[in-house]
Amino acid sequence: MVTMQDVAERAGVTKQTVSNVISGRVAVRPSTEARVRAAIDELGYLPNLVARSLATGNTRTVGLFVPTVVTAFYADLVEAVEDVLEEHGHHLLLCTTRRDGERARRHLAGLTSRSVDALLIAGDQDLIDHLPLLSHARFPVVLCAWETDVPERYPVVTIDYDHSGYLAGRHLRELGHERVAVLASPAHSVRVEGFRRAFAVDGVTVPDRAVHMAPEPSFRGGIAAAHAALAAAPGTTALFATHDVLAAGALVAAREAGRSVPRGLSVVGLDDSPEGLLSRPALTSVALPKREMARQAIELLLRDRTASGSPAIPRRLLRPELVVRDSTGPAA
Amino acid sequence: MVTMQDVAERAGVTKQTVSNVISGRVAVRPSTEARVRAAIDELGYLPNLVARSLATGNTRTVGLFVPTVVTAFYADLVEAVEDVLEEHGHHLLLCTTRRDGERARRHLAGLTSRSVDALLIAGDQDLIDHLPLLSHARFPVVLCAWETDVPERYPVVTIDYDHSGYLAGRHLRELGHERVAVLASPAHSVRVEGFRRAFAVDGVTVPDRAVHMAPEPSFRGGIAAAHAALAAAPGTTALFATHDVLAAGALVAAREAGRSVPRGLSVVGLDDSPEGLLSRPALTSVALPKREMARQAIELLLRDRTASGSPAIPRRLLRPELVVRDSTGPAA
DNA sequence: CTGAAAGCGCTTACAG
DNA sequence: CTGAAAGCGCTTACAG
Repeated sequence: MVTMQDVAERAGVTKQTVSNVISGRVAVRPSTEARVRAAIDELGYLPNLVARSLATGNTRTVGLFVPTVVTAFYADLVEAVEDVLEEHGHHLLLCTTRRDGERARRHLAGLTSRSVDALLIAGDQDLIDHLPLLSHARFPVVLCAWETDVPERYPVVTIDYDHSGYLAGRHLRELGHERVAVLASPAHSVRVEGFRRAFAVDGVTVPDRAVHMAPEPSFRGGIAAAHAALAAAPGTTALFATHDVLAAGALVAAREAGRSVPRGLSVVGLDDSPEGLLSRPALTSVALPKREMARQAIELLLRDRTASGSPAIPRRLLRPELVVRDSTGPAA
Repeated sequence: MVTMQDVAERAGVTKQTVSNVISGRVAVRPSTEARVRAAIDELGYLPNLVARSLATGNTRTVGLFVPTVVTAFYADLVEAVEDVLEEHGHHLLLCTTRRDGERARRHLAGLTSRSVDALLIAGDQDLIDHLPLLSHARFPVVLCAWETDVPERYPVVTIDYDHSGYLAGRHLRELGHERVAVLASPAHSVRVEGFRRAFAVDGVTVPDRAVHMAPEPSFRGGIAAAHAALAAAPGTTALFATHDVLAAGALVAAREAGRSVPRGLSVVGLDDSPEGLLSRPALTSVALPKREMARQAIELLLRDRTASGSPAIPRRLLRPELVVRDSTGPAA
């Protein structure tokens, strides 16, 4: 493998000069530069990034933890992060925790030795107990997409999940719905709170018995929960699901139960996912600004760290947005 | 930041001894080891992975190129790769090319300087022109999930895509279908060939006019292509879509056209994706062995490279499998 | 504009 | 079982 030294000898200069032409930080006489570049091409020289990292102290790589990549939300987030990283000339080291605390711990420990310049951790309950591992980390850490129990010690860029539920609720209220049910998965309690708040504003209470749980946000879970909701309260005119896949299941359940959507039943989801677009009718949903979240989080991470005299730990909350499509309509 | 030297001083030994206790490669007297470990804990010492990489010549990181991560196929592949990597104690550097040749080129160039130990490239036409950039790479490269124009120069672990189409065709043949149409996207010509072969075996020809193209494998494209197919040949009893999302669209089109599935029309997809499971009726499909592909590809990559006296460039073809669900039935 | 020197933090033979 | 030395391939001041 050819090194900078080899190039230098070939070009009849020292390796410092080669380094100068590569980095462009120091002016080099044009004729010298030409000789060096020729030598680089002839030899097929490629700088060794590891050596450079040891000398400069940065790897131009940032780590990203996500629970999974199979889900549209996190897949989008990963690509958004990668885009912003590319603008900054950084690479992406990816770790999916797969809802496995032990696995998360191992990966966290494995990265904590400056093989990355910074670390972005997308909301994951599995990781929360292991965050103290980062106490000796030599790089900045920011948290994003954190929905509950947001740790106070780290900067956070996340979404106003409470408001996302509120938007769904307000939409249904504006359509005149009073008898509603909620399909929720356990991790989404904040969304349910927001939803309830939209009704509480008008003095309407969404009782606990109107909230039907699905163990996780799955299509099948949505079908089952919707059937349960409709059976428990046949007079229900609208359903709010804390995630689109749950809502997609609810649409199937509605059909099975002989309820037409939106005529006989309105359904609103959350996350504005491909599953919602794919449903018939297309799902009204609440979009979560993941790309904006990625941008802000990475910029926080890559911001001049020397100017670390910042007094407060940054906490940013991004606003979701209602997307009205075909699954919601006025209450009968 | 505390270094190995700091630990050594604290423990009253030299840094070589610290290195020995950390690596465990050389036996260390128990009492010495205890002192060293205590010093490590007290100081919160974390080895610098970059320095280690420079000294050892390996980064314990492998790069993976995929077109995107938003699609279930590649998302699964990424997680499968990560799983195998973890078994080997390696990290994952991820690059999505996003069907953008220029972007792919930049990333490829950026990695070619030994910031990874090995590189796995999942089929991507955007990358194919830039593969020569790898000629000076200091690490092994293998290709996977490559569907057409498989480069000869590199080891390949891929799926028998032709056979996947064949399995779909044979299934339909066995159900007695003769008048069939194909919904295909341009990248999937191999799958169409295989499908045709299953019919050709019985002397039945699937004519070009029965093949309806969708610009890409999208839900909307599937709806449009299916409508076109049904309009062009109302007597069609079965549809083969080269991807499940196309087939999911076809299911919607069938409903819109008043054709019941599978009674009045059979539909078979390919890829055994979540979209297919989510469809009503659940889609008959052909599963592609992505996890097995990931395993074999990574093991090829990480295999003892010193034993590189292997004569032939490895080429492995994995077998897909038919998954019969509810969208196919006997021809009327 | 170019060269000599020191150093980044480890690991790897090699002596003792 | 432990220590002294050299080296991995760069970059960064610092002289000239």
